[in-house]
Amino acid sequence: MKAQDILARHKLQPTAMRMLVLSYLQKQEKAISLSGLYDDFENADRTTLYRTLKSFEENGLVHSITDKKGTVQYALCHADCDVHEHNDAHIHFYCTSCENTYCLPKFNIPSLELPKNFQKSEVKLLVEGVCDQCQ
Amino acid sequence: MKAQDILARHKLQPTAMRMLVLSYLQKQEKAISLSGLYDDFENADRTTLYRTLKSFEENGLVHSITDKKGTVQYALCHADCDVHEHNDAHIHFYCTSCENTYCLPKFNIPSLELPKNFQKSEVKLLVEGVCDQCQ
DNA sequence: CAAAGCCTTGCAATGGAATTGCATTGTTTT
DNA sequence: AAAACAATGCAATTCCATTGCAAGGCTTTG
Ligand SMILES: [Mn+2]
Ligand SMILES: [Mn+2]
Ligand SMILES: [Zn+2]
Ligand SMILES: [Zn+2]
Repeated sequence: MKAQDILARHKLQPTAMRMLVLSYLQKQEKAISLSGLYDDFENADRTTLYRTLKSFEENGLVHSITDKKGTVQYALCHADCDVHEHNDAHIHFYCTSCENTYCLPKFNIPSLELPKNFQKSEVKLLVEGVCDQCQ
Repeated sequence: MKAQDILARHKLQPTAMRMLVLSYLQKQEKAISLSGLYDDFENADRTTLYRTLKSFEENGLVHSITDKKGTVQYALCHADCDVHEHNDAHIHFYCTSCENTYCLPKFNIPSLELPKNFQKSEVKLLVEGVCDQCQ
């Protein structure tokens, strides 16, 4: 599916910057931080990139995970996620060697028990360790 | 067990500040950030509190979790944790209403599968939602 | 006990990232 | 075409984490 259609489906205007960032994200194997994105888009304004990621997240196009260093890392959501329903409750992996954060879309978070009267709305799970590349 | 003994067991000199912070943490029901600690210790230096928490964490006396806002929250570890072995791999809960982070020491993180050749060293799981108090 | 060495503290400065305000420019609606 | 709305660029701010360095304490050793 084309970037333009994906944006439309998520109720986002297909601006040049959004198209670029979206296709950039589609090519990524790992999650990316705002600073990482900024490094790869040298001529772009940092705030615009910031707001691009924010609007993507608010509209259910990307999800985020905070890595061990406290940096927020963004990655494209599963195709059928939207604002109201996320279908990508998967494990994330932070490699302490290469310092990359990876989505593991095939490894879902197991179901959890919670104490009585605690209402769950979202679960984030980060495994730290060493990735296959860095072994 | 007395604060002094706990510090000794974790190879930390029992300074006045460490004793105070430790007994403060023992009274907490929720995890606490550096800023939260600083608010409650107005006459103390922020850097000293920072390093107190860091040394506690390095010596396995507290563990930390980054909440939804990206703030690091600290809480005392289970009594038998130490630098090399943590026995408190429990779920943490962030309430979006009161914005507190709670340890759920009775709710352990389920065992996880990982892709081939990924080496796990630590797992952090944060559930977001509404706590029992805020229902 | 006294000297030397190591650890802890306080204060100032720096670093890094997230967030906001505001004026400008582009897009959509009427 | 005008009005309303949304996105962008730039500057400034806020917030929190982290470091350098000198001063003060505690521990070890001769
Ligand atoms: Mn992911
Ligand atoms: Mn905990
Ligand atoms: Zn790696
Ligand atoms: Zn609550």
